[in-house]
Amino acid sequence: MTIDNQKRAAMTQQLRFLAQADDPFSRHFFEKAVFTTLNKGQYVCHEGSSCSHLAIMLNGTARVYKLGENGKEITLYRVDPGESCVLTASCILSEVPFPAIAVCETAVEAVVIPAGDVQKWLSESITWRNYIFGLVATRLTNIINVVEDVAFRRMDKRIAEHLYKRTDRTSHLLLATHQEIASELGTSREVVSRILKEFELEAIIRVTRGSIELLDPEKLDRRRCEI
Amino acid sequence: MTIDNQKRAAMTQQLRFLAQADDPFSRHFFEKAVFTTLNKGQYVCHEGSSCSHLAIMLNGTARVYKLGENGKEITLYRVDPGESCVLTASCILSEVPFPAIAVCETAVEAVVIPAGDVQKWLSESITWRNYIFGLVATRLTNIINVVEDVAFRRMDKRIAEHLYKRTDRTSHLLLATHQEIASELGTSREVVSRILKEFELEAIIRVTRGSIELLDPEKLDRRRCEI
DNA sequence: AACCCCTGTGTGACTTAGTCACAGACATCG
DNA sequence: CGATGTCTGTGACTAAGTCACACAGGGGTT
Repeated sequence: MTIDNQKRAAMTQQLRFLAQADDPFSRHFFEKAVFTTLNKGQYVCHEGSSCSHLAIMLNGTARVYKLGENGKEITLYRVDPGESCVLTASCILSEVPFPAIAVCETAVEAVVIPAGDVQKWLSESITWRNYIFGLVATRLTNIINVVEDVAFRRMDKRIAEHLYKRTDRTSHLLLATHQEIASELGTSREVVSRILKEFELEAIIRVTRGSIELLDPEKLDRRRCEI
Repeated sequence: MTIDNQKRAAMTQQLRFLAQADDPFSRHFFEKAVFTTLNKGQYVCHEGSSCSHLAIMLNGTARVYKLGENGKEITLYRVDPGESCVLTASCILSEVPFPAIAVCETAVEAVVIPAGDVQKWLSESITWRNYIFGLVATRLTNIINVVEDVAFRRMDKRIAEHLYKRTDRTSHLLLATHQEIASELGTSREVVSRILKEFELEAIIRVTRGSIELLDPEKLDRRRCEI
């Protein structure tokens, strides 16, 4: 899909590395970038697939997760607007197969860059280089934090953390099943159910089918931070 | 420390990306590279430190691990000869603080490159770019495998795997305390002791103070692979 | 309404893993 | 030899994960 002026303005807004309009890189970028939309639930990368394009998110979010042999899942990170799936990026650049699964959590708008140009621009543009390496470093840090979480923190703290981060600030609601939360954290549904019940008894939340209402954010915050 | 011809030959041997002698990059590399040695047990990067240099390993190994609040550790990956600490690399390039700890497991010989040149060569040399991105991709994959391990696999399988991988092939010995194995896998010493005892009862290994003798590699392999 | 069906949740019993406290066992060095 | 520090073993307990199954809520359908 070609990129009209309206989309172009929106993208310049969204992608900070395009801000320097004088940079010839921006011109190259718009020459090669292709606008795409994806539906909610659509898979972007499969485990072990090699990547021929780099997608940069404009709107929506994607979840990158690892699937265990027993069918359990754990979220590694999310790709939010302005970001990109660096796993893809580094797989492009080194031709290592992609070690996880990426799926759209919402409807998604993105621009897609062919692998060759991703490579080429690295040698031509410091802006692009900084963008890519910034992503790599933050992802590495993300994933290392996941390791730390899984290896060292207790389940109730991790669930508290998750509720704290992902509950809607205005409605105080989190729309998610216990199974979804379990898949987020790499545990099992029963464990989530039990701990949520605990929190409910402490009057921190109210649990209903498919949604959780946050009653006492402060108490949750305390629960989350204690060791 | 300057690099004499002998070292230079050894390095060309060790670092595959220097193999193309006609590449002007090799010349730049030897102009800027500084040879260093480090002692066993010496710390290379501290948590949260920013990195001003990239070290490339010539001889020896370093262990990169995460330290939990409760004092437990878990190994993220090792840096072996020819490799480099990409965490360092990506922290250099994006100025994100280093989120883990690196320590020399043996005496180490390495070459050190100033951050500025690491950057500069990325735009100049495709060889260098491929080297760096190859490292990034394999590390990401490494760490994701650690996540998978910790989140989904049972402790006895993980310990079996560890013994299998790190026991000396000729002596059939692994010189390590239970505490060291625990720190490797992010668990506690008692758990390791108990599972090793199990393996000993199954006549797979023989446990002595500070070392483990592998008696039945096949049985261990089976143990490791079952779900 | 009464029914069915699907998805989501609750629960008890059991296994595995992690924690805590403390007892021994071994090695080395004066 | 005893003293000391490191390494390992053990029991009792808590936390987390597994398994089997019961039950609840909320559409549709008849």
